[in-house]
Amino acid sequence: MKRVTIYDVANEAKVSLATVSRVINGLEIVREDTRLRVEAAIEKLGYKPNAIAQGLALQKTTTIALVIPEASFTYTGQIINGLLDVAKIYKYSIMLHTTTEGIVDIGEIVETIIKSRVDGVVIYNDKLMVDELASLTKYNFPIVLIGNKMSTDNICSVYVDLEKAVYELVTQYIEKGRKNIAIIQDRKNKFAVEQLIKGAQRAFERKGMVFDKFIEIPREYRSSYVFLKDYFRTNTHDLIIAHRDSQALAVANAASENGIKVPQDLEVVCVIDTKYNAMVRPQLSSFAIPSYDLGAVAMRVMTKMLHMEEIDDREIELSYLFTPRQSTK
Amino acid sequence: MKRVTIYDVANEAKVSLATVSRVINGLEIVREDTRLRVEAAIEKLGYKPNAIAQGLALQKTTTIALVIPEASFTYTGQIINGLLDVAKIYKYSIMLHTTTEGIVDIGEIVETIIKSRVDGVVIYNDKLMVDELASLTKYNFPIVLIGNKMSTDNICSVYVDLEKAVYELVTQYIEKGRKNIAIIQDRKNKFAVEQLIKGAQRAFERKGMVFDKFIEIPREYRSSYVFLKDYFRTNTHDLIIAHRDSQALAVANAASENGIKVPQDLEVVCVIDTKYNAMVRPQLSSFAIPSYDLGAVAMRVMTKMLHMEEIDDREIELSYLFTPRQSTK
DNA sequence: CTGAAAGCGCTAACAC
DNA sequence: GTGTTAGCGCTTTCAG
Repeated sequence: MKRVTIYDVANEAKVSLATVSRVINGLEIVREDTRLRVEAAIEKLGYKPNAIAQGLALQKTTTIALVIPEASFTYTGQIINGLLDVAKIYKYSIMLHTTTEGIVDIGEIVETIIKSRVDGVVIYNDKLMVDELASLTKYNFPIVLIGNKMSTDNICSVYVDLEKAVYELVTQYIEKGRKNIAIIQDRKNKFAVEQLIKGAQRAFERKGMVFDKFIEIPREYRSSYVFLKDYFRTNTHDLIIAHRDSQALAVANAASENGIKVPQDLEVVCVIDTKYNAMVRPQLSSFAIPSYDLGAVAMRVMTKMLHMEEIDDREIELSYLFTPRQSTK
Repeated sequence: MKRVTIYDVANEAKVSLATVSRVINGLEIVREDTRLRVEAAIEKLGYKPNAIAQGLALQKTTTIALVIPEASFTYTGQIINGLLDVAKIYKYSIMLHTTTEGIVDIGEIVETIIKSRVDGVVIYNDKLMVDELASLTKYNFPIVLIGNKMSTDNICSVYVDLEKAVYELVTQYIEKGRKNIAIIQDRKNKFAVEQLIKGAQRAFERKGMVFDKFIEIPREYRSSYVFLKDYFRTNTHDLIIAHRDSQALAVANAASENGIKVPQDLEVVCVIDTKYNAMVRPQLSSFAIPSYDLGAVAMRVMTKMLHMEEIDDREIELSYLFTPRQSTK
């Protein structure tokens, strides 16, 4: 099919292109019969407004960029779903960018985003990308951060206070006398795990103790599970906290294969869980982070920034709900 | 920061905008010293070419649309990763669209895609969207289909022959005398499951039998697991084939909680598996569909269509590798 | 209520 | 080599 432009429609309907523009934008100042004529022409020619040209003329693209770590979509998936659902409501399109481990190319992503002239960018990334944020800010992009708490003139954020979550949990366990608590390090979510650790440290400190049990999976192990199976031959704990359900599961599996009973001897808790948690044995107790809502709220805030609506809270905290399952007593 | 255009750069560098255009596009016909001057100006002003304007002028966006079912990203995730990795190599950006259950809005997605003037569209959807494909074709979009086998002038596809996979598996089991075989229906992947069924039917037919064991999870059950737990009180099979690992897992869990031992009494196989399969007990035997490759190859084919390269195979079959694990003998 | 014309930022002939 | 100019398809004053 030949490209059909607003001119063709104007010709067909015997009006000027200005009028066509008016009807496709639903401006009320068009007489009924000419509107009908234009609509007929549009229909007949199969005309679809060129969003690129509109973008140029209007200086906006009704598109936002979403940046996420490539890794596993298992837990970013819900975030994306939430974001897309809200984006759909407000008619925004999404350009998807993923950051790879090799930190090098993140500059390229920012470059691409700037050139693409999207209306805003939503970033869900473990570490705060300070330099990149600065670039984006320099070019006036409204930004919404997921998972990191911070805000400026054109940056808002949506997050869950993981530190508090762990603080409360650990405090409980300490008070029950179950003080042998460890946290699994996660190279892929360094920042998030740091928050977990801070929470634990604060809880221990308040009781006049020091928290220092980090289980780090050495790089040379091809999976946490393999390492942990060794680990539990000579170690055990009262409680282990992991970031992702997959890691917590590796803990539970490795422990029980070493005769350590979960949850009797060892309790396990994770922060983020996926639908697999429902099918897995033992089902893992978790904080049930509201991933979908993180995405949905982030996009909602973005639309507010874009439409210059009043934003009363630029740092939105979403709450978790500790959900005990089979991996805790 | 004020918007800086190619004019500003031209001014700053004391050249015409044509020259600036030449240097940002790396055309060799620019003298060294003027190129340097232009580059300095670009650097000084922080100029970034406006991709929208380029898109208008060049009639191409270096962007492709990706359509996937919203559902769980657990298994589409790998496809996306594969696609993005290749897209990155060829400098294409991705606009992400998800189809929701409510079939109504898929027309809207197509509409949006047409307006967005992307260079091509990759579709991974269970059912073949015939009408939508027709629309897209009418507007001359090159299309690559993932999971569905078909091709036309501007449609290519990348898929795995699930029917053959099941045919071969079922044939083996029949020959071992284990003929009580069932397939789990999956409302979310109707088309894929249809192929599985066809494979089983063909296998049974060849042996002069009829395949007719479909386990359908009634809509009123909130999860397969809940239904299956009932189901296995009064039923059992030699082999059950499920599409996703999550369903296969529900089968294994429900069965063993009814005293049916997996794999001794009941064997379970799934088609698609995710990383969770490595952590789950029993680990599920599967066909190990190469999801990442499906995405990567799809995008590669797309670039070929876009660059008018010769395409020797417009329907690319990727192979699976049956991988026995703990859920089969 | 409708049309004419300028402009959004860039590319690509075509001159010089 | 480099500049001039005419689009790419649409929106938006400003006249009429």
